[in-house]
Amino acid sequence: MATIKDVAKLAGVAVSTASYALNNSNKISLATKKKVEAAAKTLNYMKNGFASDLKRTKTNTIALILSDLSGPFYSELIQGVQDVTTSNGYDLIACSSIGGPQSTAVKFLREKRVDGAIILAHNISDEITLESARKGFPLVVLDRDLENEFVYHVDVDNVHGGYLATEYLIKNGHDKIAYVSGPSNTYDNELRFQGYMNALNHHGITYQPRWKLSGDFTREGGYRATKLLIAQRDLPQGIFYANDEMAIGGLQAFKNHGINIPNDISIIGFDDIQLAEYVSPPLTTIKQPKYEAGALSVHLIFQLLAGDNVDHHYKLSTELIERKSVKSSEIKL
Amino acid sequence: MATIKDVAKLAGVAVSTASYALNNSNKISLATKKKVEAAAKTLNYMKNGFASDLKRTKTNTIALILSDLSGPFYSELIQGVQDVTTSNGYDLIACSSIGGPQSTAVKFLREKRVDGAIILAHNISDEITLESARKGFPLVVLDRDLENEFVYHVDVDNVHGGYLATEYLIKNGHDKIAYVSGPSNTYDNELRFQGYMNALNHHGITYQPRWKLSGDFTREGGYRATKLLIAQRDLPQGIFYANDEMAIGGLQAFKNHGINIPNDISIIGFDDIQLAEYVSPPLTTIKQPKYEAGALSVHLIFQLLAGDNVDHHYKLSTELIERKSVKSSEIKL
DNA sequence: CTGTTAGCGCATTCAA
DNA sequence: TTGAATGCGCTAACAG
Repeated sequence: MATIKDVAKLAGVAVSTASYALNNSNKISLATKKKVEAAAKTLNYMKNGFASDLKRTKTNTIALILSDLSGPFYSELIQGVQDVTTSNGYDLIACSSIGGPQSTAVKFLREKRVDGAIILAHNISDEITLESARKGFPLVVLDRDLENEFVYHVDVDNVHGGYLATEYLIKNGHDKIAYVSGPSNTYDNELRFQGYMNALNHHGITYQPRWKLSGDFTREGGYRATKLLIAQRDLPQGIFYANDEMAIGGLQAFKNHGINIPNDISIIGFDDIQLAEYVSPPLTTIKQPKYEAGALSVHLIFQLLAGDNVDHHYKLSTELIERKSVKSSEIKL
Repeated sequence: MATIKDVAKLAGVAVSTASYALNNSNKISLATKKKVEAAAKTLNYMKNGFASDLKRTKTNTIALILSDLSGPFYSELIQGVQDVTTSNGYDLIACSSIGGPQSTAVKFLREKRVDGAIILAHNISDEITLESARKGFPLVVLDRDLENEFVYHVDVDNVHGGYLATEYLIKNGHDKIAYVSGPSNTYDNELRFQGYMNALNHHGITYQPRWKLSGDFTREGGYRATKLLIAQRDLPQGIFYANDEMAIGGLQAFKNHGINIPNDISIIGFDDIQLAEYVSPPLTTIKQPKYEAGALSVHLIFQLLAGDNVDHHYKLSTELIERKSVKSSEIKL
């Protein structure tokens, strides 16, 4: 592996000269520059990125940390992040937090191998996040609420979304409404549940603990929770699934039991993932501005990096997407 | 930002001692270790990853280079890559090649910031790939054929898949079959087209250039190509879309024109993306072993890193997934 | 077990 | 313009 020394030697110049030449400095004669470039070419020289980063203490890259790189949900978010990152001339790397404290993600955070990071990964603990946050190293979190000077928040209005979903069910004549929850320790889930409760209270419906089931944000979990509900032989009129994946799992369970959606029971999801539109019946759900959330997050990071002052909290709004999984029977409230 | 020197000073030991202590070396007394750790804690010390990489010339991470991190297609592939990477104790970073030669991906390749890479990105040129390949830096490419000692290939059998798709249409009584292609310069597309041609020839059907249209592997492209086909007022009996995304776009176009799939025309896709099963009608397609391709790729990298000898080419097989988008009318051939 | 020291490859002085 | 010298933060060989 050729180093800049070799190049300099071959070109018959000093190392610094070679360095200047290769970095397009203007204080080098064209002739030497050419010479150096030729030498670099013949030696197949490539600079060692680490060495130069070491000096510059700036990596020009930001990290997007996800709990699972392969999730379909993240597609749009990534798109938003990617668009504004590249348009600012920065590099983006996505890393997974699988493996928790041992993960690539944590390594990048702790060792400050990037200039900033966006975190959407429940398996990165708050401690690690807080430990990594510091001046000049902006962190944007999407799935938690952290009190720290250097941590910024971009959230979607989960409470309102949960409210919207539940109220939509209520407005369409349902008053026996179940909630299929995500992992109980997740922020998003808590908030959506709170929205559900608010809507219930607001409309004078009493909460029935037996109708709170646990899926874990997975299709499989939604399927199981739904099976359980069916087995109870006391079906509610509507179900609010805390995310679309679980709702799709539920759809499957109902289909297996010959229960018709939305005639026999109504369901509503949350997220508006791409699939929602294609399942049968098309899933009524709450749309999250995923692309915007991603774009805004990076945007904040750049502002922070530039030394601007920005708010610590941003909240994006959610929207109801009406499709066909809720039996419509508009009632007066 | 505290360095290891500060830690050593505070702990009253030499730098190397501090380094050993922090790296869990066994040649340090527990007492000193504790002392150093305490010092590190109070100074909020974090090692500079670049500096240590610089020394070790090993990063313990491999890169997965995708042309677009947000594509739904990649989900399973990433999963495969991720699983075996983490189970080998390595880190994985995914980077996008958006931006071509200026992209993060290229930077990682050229500057050898990782120990190995898997490339599936049409916008990374062959030159750059070849330029980066070298001893001790294994590269696995998934979408091209490169003659180089240090480049390894994992391919799916696109030719056979294309053949399978086309023949399935033929076997079901279609002999006027269109091909909606991906970008003409892509390897995958070429191969699938070749499979299509082979099937045509094999069954004595002559190829009609007017039935080769160009989508570009996008849903939108498939939609436009299909519109074009419809506008020609000379519909074939079947269409082989070089990927599922385009087929789904086509489905939409047909729906807009009141043309029924599969009664009026049959279509078949390629990839078997998740959505394929959910569109209406469910899409008959060719399944690629995406997870396996990802897993095998990383596996090869590890073998290479370990100095083992491995073949330069691996080919994974494809499989026909029968669903409902092809009008069934089994005929004798 | 602990301390000293020499680089890793590069960018950046400062003199010449 | 150029060249020699310095240091970035860390690791590891070697010596104590």
